[in-house]
This record gives sequence, structure tokens and C-alpha cells, in this order.
Amino acid sequence: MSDAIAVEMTSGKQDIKSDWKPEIATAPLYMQVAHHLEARISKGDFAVGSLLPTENELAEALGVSRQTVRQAIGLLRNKGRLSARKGVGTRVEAIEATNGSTRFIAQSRSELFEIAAETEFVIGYREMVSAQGRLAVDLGCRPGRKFLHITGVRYPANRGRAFSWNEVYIDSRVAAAIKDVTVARRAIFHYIEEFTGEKIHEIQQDVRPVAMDEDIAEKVGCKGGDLALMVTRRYYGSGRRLLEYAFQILPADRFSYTTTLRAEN
Amino acid sequence: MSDAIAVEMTSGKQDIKSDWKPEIATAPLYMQVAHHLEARISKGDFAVGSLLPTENELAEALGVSRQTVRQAIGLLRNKGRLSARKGVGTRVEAIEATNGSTRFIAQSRSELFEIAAETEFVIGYREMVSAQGRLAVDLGCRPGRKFLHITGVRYPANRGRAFSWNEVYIDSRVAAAIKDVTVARRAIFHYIEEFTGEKIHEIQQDVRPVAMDEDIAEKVGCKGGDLALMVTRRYYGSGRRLLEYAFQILPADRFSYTTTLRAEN
DNA sequence: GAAATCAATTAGTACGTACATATACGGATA
DNA sequence: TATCCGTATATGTACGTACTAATTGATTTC
Repeated sequence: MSDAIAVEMTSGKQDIKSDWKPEIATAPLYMQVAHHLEARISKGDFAVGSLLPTENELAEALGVSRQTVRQAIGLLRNKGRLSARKGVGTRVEAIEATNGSTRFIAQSRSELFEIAAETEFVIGYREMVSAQGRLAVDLGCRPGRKFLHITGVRYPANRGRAFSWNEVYIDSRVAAAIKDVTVARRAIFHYIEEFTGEKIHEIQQDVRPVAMDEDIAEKVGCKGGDLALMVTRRYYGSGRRLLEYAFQILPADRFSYTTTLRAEN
Repeated sequence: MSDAIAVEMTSGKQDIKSDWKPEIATAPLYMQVAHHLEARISKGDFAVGSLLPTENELAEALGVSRQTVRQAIGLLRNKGRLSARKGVGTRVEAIEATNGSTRFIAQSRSELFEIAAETEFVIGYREMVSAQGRLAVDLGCRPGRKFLHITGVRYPANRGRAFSWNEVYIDSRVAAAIKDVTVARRAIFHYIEEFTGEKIHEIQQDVRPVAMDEDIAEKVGCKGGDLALMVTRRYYGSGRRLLEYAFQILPADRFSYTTTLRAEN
């Protein structure tokens, strides 16, 4: 890998000047590049709707290979921040929320992190339970396995109206990860990863419409019977071990779930 | 590119034997490889839960580079058919539907094709309309623009219980694409692409819970007020031109919407 | 003036190499 | 027996090169 130099190039379209430097030994290089690009988009260096510098220019400016730039761009394309057209260039896309509502259902693991970072999970209840009957089935474990059951409301970071009602079941072996947490400002599985050092490899997510239950409705400020989405998530560590099971109830009128599907080639 | 030869290798795990050959000039090579692998998974050559031959073995057996195999595997990983672990191998995943219900909300353009191919859209109504008021807003166009409005029920290919109620608005300039179609066995946008030669670059998809309307409920065999999901899709051609607008109403009890989020690295 | 043609530009595809890193397995050791 | 430690093996990362194909815009031609 060649040195990363501060490069100044004033092309016709956008200023590529950047003092970015690869870190020593953290994330893979292409992820660092992706974060760097995303940061500069957020900062306004690369305007929404405009074209990014070409892959070759970026590669030269950042001191990495074009392949690495392409991998980074690929990540951001998956997230919808960028779109590319052959013969034209790579366009900076608006991160939707056209109707002003916050995105709340993730489409990638990293997006789950981001959503959680923008919200607060206020834990209102916490108890050790033993999985029996229906719960054991939902958790896909033998009856009798112990889980820490916590419930609470998730608010936007500015503490406006509640977003969702949440219930979480955590494997007793890793439950200590959140023993001191009363307000979670990161994803619960993030605490678990930090505590165990083990990475969550896979999250299975299920979405279905439900009618809001009276008790829950009251807690998030709706009426019973109101429409809602229930999102269920199962978190698996290495070896497909279920570490966390959680579901949340999202009032239908407070969010929208938008995805953009783009052509692969 | 080296020649693709029929290779016979009986490794310990799985038989790689394959008479696959790259076509002359259709899809990119890595997509062909992806289709080939997917076909052999469906056929049972590679059992669900087992490990695929290694990337190097596949590359050699198919006469392509390891990078190309990796690209193909990457596509199938995105679709959830495969999962990979460093130091272990690439695992063939079950294509969910754990509860027997069919997947119905796509996560990629190609998946939309596949879903449409497994179902039939029986068109029951068809009329030219002029976009006014709310419709013009939904379509994001000036009032007065003409669209072909078609409605109908989508059934599984075997004509079991109805899946969904569908309404589609097609830009009058491309409406001729489906003028002879009474039962669509492919995606509507597929007809449009075929007719115009122009590719749909982007599809925006929105999901929200709704209560079923009496009229619609009757047509798909539910009761009014039943829970459902409404999926709205906007189809854009090149230059962000809206070519098709459609929504469908999916009864909550007949399907589930499951996604798997995997770690990026 | 309009249409066809050509050249430059840009992302996409495909190949190659080398090394990094996580995992599993077998053997040596306590 | 249980633990530790290499070794082999698999995917992951990063680099390189070369060519392909879609698009744009300028130029030529009718």
C-alpha cells in the first residue's frame, strides 16, 4: 500500500482535497474508505445529487487501489447513499425520509448500529426468566434455559414521541453485558459484542402487521387497536448460537419503511 | 478466459462434477456462475446445510478465476442462499419460509422477477385515467398526465388462495407494453423493459400496515378490517423518469416478511 | 438544421498475484 | 485427561493489469 498523501486537486466538479490517512490496524481498508466518503458526504464536501470524483481520482487521492475504492463505493451503494452508472459516474443520493419520518427497520447490520445510536432505549423492567412453553419455542431452545427479560420504550435521541415498545431476551451467559445499563444508547447486541468479544454474525429479522395491545398502546402514547408493525429479531453468534431475541412494536403512523432496489449491473 | 472443461472431482464432501459452460455473450460471467450454482443447489447437487466446494475448487472446476467465483458467491450471499465463514467455508442456507409461507417482499430487483415468476397477476380491470389530486401527488407528476390503471388479484402459480390485491398505474407512453396481457406471469415492469428496451434502474418500495378494506377483502377472501401490509412501489427508468406506480395489499396471515442481516466481514 | 459518426470518459468485468486472518485438527506437553 | 501449540485450510483483503461497454459531447456528414 502506497503512502496516503494530502492531495490537492481542483477538478471541474468537486474538490477532492483530503487529509485522510489509513489507520494502523482496525477495520479493513475499504471500510475505512467507505466511512471517510460517507463522512465527507455528510459534511457536504460531496453534494447530494452531484457526481463523486471518479474511481481513479479517488484512488489516487487516497493512496489506495481502484479496487479498494470500488469495494468502498459498493458498500455505500448497498446502503443507498451512492448510485453508479456506467459511462457517467457515481452519484450522491439523498438519504430519503421524504416524508420526514425516521428509518426504523434496518437492512444491514451496520444500519442497526446507526439506528440504535440515534435513539434511546429506556429500560423499564428487568427480570431473569426461565423459557417455558411458547417462549421456549420462540427462542428455539430447550425449556428451562434462563434468559434476562427486559422491556421498555425506545425514544428518538431528542426525547420526542416514543418510537416503539421493545422486549428483549438475552442469554443468561451474556446477560451481565447490560447489568448496569438503564438507558441504552447503543444497540443491545453491541453491548453483548463488547462484553463477550464475540461478534454477532447473523440477525434474522421478521416483520408483520399487528393491532396494538391496550397496555403497550398506553406506554407509547397510542390507542389500543391502532395499527402497528411488529419486528422480531434473532441474534446469532458464532456457531449459530442464539444470544439475543427481541421484538419491537412500531406505531404505524410514526414511521415508514422505505427501501430502494437498484439494478445489479 | 480459459476453456471450461467438464471436470470430475470426487472430493470428500461434495461432488463438483459439472458440464457447465459459459455462454457466448449474455450476462456477465459471474452472474452466469451464480445462476449455475443456484440451479445446482435447487437440484440438490449441493445439499442445504453442507459446505460448498472451496472457491479455488469451484474456480478450477468451472474454468474461471477465483475472483469471479467470489463475485458469484457474493450475489448469492446477498440473497441469503449462501453464508461464508473465514477458515471454514461457504455454507448452503435454507431458503427460509420456515412457516410455509412464501416470501413476498423483495430485497433486490432480481428477486422481484423471481417472485413475479412464481405467481400470476389476473387483471380484472383496465382503464386509461388522468392523474388528478391525490393520485397526481402519489405519482409525483403534473395533474393531467395520462396513465393506464389496471387492478386485479395475484395468485400463486398453482392457483391456491389469493396472495394480494394489486393496483398498477403505467405511464401512457409505455402502456402498450401490456395491451394484450390478461394474465401476467412475469413482473409488469418486465413487460415494460421488453417493450421499450429501456431498463428499470431503480425501484422505490414502501411498506406500511393497513386494515383491509371491505371491497378488497372480499376479492382476496378475507374479512374487512383484517390486518394487512400495503407495499407501494415506484419504478424509475433512466433519468429518474417514473414509468410505473403500483401498490399491493397483502393479507397478514398468509405470508411473512423475513430478512437476514449478516456481518459485512 | 438534423442525423450519423467518432473519440474521450467512466464504471463494469475478468484475470492474476500475494498475503492476512479465522478456524479446525492433530500432536506434543503438563 | 486436559491444555497448549503448530500446521493446514478456508475465506478475506489489497494490490495490479487489461479490456469491455455505456454514455456524453464534439465533429462530420447529409
